[in-house]
Amino acid sequence: MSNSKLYKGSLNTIILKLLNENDKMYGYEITQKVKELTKGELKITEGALYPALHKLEAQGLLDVEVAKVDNRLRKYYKLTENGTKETANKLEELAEYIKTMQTLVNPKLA
Amino acid sequence: MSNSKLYKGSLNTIILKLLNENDKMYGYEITQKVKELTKGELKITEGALYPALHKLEAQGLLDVEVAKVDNRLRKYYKLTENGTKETANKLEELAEYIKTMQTLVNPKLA
DNA sequence: CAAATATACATAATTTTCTTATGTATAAGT
DNA sequence: ACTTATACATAAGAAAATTATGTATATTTG
Repeated sequence: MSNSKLYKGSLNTIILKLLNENDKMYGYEITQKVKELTKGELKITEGALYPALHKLEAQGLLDVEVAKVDNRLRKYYKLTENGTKETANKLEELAEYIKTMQTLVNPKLA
Repeated sequence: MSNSKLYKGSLNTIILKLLNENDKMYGYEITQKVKELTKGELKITEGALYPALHKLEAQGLLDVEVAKVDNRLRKYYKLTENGTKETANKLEELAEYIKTMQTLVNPKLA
């Protein structure tokens, strides 16, 4: 992620959530989707994305399937069963994090 | 921060916001306040807090004042003028981050 | 009254997670 | 022809935590 002053630790949640919605996606597609959804506000860098995908795969949360399109390589990732469970956990964590930050930062609304 | 699976990068925002509300606080007090406000959900570790305070001071965002209470040392921190400005920036950033994450993770609500 | 817990600071080693820089290769636009 | 887009990858370095220690005093508890 770059140009955004964001918070470390949210990349995995983003990846998992997108795969939960879109069944299967490849890396470059994820970067474009995030750019599109956030209207350019959030740009996922390749240096962050690819290692993250590899790690999620190594953890058994993603399956990979290689394809060749227009003579170019694509690696399609999809959630495993554990990946789907972990997605739910991560989303729960994010919701709690946001709630916690709001109690700290805007106690009147909490 | 620990026991919370939170997102790195939010500690400075928390510190600045608390000092914005409470005029002056010392390190240990901050850890207790956060624990109290979040009902134990968020625990700021000393290993994270003290270096963060030193860095904010070095950046000119905090002033420090040493006191001795009950024969024990306390270092009271308070916002400088720049610190107050930076607090507003950090809170704005946090609000934007939360909004961005919600568009990604819950597009229906965004 | 001894031991454990709380208060209050600090730093070093390590880990996690990112940015920045670089590299390879093909396809499409100008 | 040259630049931009597509598509992957990794290495070096920075930032921000965690975990593990260390020092010292005060208070609570068995």
